[in-house]
Amino acid sequence: MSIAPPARRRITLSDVARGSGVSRATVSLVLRGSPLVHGDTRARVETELKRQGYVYHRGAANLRRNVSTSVALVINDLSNPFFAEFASGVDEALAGSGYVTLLGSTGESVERQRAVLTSLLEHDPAGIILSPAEGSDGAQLRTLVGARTPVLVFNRELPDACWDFLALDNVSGAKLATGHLLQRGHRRIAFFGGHRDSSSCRQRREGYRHALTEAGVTPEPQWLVECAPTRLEAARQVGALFVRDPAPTAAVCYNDAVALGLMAGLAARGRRAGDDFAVVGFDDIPEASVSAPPLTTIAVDPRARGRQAAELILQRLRDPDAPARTTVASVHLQPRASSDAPRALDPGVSP
Amino acid sequence: MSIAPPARRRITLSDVARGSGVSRATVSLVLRGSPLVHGDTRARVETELKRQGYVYHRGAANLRRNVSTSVALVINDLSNPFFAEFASGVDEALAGSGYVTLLGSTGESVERQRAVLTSLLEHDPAGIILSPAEGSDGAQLRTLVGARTPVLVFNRELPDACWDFLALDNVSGAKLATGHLLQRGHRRIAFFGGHRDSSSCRQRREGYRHALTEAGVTPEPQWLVECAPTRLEAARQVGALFVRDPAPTAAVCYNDAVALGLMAGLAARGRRAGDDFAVVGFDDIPEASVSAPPLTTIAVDPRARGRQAAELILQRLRDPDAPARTTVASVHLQPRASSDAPRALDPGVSP
DNA sequence: CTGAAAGCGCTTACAG
DNA sequence: CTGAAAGCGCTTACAG
Repeated sequence: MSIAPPARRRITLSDVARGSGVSRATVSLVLRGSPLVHGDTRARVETELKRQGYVYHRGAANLRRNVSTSVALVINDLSNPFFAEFASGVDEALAGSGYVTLLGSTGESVERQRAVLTSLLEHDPAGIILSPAEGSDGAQLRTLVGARTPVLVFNRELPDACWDFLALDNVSGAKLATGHLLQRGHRRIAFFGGHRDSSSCRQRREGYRHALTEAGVTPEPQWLVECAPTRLEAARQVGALFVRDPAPTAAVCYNDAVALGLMAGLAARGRRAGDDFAVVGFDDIPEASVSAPPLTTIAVDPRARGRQAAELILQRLRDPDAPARTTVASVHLQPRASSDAPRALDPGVSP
Repeated sequence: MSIAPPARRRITLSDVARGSGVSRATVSLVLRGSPLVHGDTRARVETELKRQGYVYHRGAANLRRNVSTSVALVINDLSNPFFAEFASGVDEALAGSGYVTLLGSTGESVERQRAVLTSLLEHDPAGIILSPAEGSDGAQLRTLVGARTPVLVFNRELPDACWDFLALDNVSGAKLATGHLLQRGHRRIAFFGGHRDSSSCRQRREGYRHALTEAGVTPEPQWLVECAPTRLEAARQVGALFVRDPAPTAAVCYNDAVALGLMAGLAARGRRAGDDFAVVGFDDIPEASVSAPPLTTIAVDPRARGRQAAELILQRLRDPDAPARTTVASVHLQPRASSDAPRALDPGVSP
C-alpha cells in the first residue's frame, strides 16, 4: 500500500469517494459506521481513507448536523493549583465522553471574562463550565451568553443567572475547621483573609461564626482580618492579628494561599505555626502537604469536582429543559501539623 | 429597543439580513468591518445584530475561508504544576492573538496521546503544541499528524519528526546545580531520580557528569540512582543512596518532585536536607519555595516557556515553509536552604 | 445497497 | 455601495 505524498491540500470526502469509485454519501456512511453499506464497499473505502490519510472534519459535520462536540471551560487561571486540578478533572471527563475542552482564563477580571466568553461562544460550545471572576454580574452574563448555551457555574454563586451551580460546602468546611481548633483547646480563633464581597468568603465566615457560637464563644470583631486571597497580601496582614490583647491563638484561613502567607508572616515574627499558633487552611492545594509545617486544611478534591462539573454539564446537554439545579459537594478535614496545639495551651510540651 | 425572546434556534446572518432589509452579503461585510458598506446601512445592521442577539459562527466562517483559529495544546497532565504553568502561559499568549486553546492530556501514555491527537486533529487546529509523552515515537507521530498541521514540540526531543522544538537547557541547568554543590564544598554528589531513556534525564545527567569531571571528581556509578519521577517513588528509593560508604553528601535531582520525595525520605531516616545533606531540584515548581526546607532548584519559568511556545507556533503559522528550528530556553539557579552546607563539611556551624 | 441533491452558516469574487 | 450565486466539507432524507 503506497502512502500519498505529503499533501498541503486537505483531503476531503470527495477525494476518497473518487479514489474508491463511490459517491461522497457512501463514504460518509462508512465513516459513521452505517450498517447500510455492503462489506466489500466498506473495505474498499476504508483502505482508501487510510491510503490518502483522510482526516475527518468534525467542524463541517457538526455544522451540517447542528451539533457541537466541544465544551468551554472558563476559570480564573491555571497558575492557581486549585483551578489546574479542577481543569484536569474536567478535561479528563469531557475527553472520556468525546468532547474537546476549549480553554479560557479570566485572571479574575470581569472585563477579560466578558471578552473570553464572547470569543469562546463564537466557537459554538455545546456548553460552558464557568467559575465566575470575582464581582461578576449574573444578569449581565446571562445576557451575554444567551439562552442557547447551557452553563454550569462552579464555586462562586451567580444569582439572577438561573444556571446550574456546583457549590463547595463552604459553611460545613469552615465549621469543620473551627471545630477542629475548638477541640484542640482554642477559644480565641481568628478568621483570616478573603473579602466580604466574595460569596465563598461569606459562607466560610458564616460556618466559622456558627461553630464558635455553638461552642459558647462570642466572636470578637478584631478576629476578622480581611485581605486579598494571595500569599503575599496575607503575609503583609499578619500584624493585624496581634494589635490587641488578648490576641487570637489560632486562625481559620479563607484558603490555603492565605494560610501559607500567614505562616510566612508568623515566621517573620519569630513564631511558628503548629508551635505557638494554630493554622487551618481551605482547599488542600498541593503545597499544603509540603509546607513547613504541613498545613491542616479543608480538602475539596478539585480534580473530583472537575469530573463532577463535566458530568453535570453533560447531563444538562441531554436534558436542556430541566429546571436549574444546585449541587453541593462535600468537603473534609485534612489534619496536619500546622494546627497542633500551641505550647501555651499544652503544658506537656517543653518550650 | 426591544430584546428578542430567548431563542433556542440559532440566529443567523439571514435573520439579521431579513430584519434590516439587506442581503446576507452586506451583513457579512459589516461583521468583518469592510469599508465598502455605507455608514447608514452599517448602523442599521449593527442595531439589528444587537437586537437579535446574533452570535458569529466562527466555525462556519473558517470552513468557508479555509482557515483555523484554534491551536491544540497536548501535555502530560494539568495536575503537574509545571505543565499547568506552561499551559497558563500558552493560553495567555494564544488568547492575546485571537486563537482559542484546545486542551488535551496524555497522562504520559503513548496510547492516550494517539487518541487525543486524533480527536484534536478532527477539530482542525491551525497548529499543535505538543509535550510528548515518554516513549513517543517521532516517525509514528509524524504519520499520525500528517504534513498539514505544524507542530511545536516542547520539553522532550522527538527525533525523526522534523518539527520545531522548544528545549530547556537541561545540560547547563544540571551543570549549574552541580557547580553550586561543588562550590559549597561537596565532592560526593549523587544524581537522583529520572529514567535513562528520557532525553531530558540523559541531558541533565550529562551536565552533572561534565561539571564533576571539570572539577576533577570522578563520578561513581553508585551515585546514579534511578526512579520514576514522582515524589512517592523517590521517597522509596532514598535508601539506595546510602548502601555503600562513603555515601554521597549531596544530590542533584532529576526534578523537584523527586527532590521533595528525597527530602521526605531523608526525614524518615532522621536526617534533614540543608542540614546534613544538600539537595538541589529542577523546575522550580510552586511547592519548591514552601517546602521544609525551601528547595534550591533550577528555575525554568514554565509560564514564560508557555508564552514562548505560543509565539513559536504562531510564527510557524505565518511561515509554514521555513526549515524546522530548535530554540533553547535558558534556565537559572534559584538558591534556597535545602542546599546549605551540611554540618559535616562546615565546622563553623554548631551541631 | 448506492447516488443525486439540498442545506448547515458563512465569505467572496463578480455584476450592477 | 449592494445583491445573486457559488462553494467550504460534511450529512441525510429521498429515489432507485
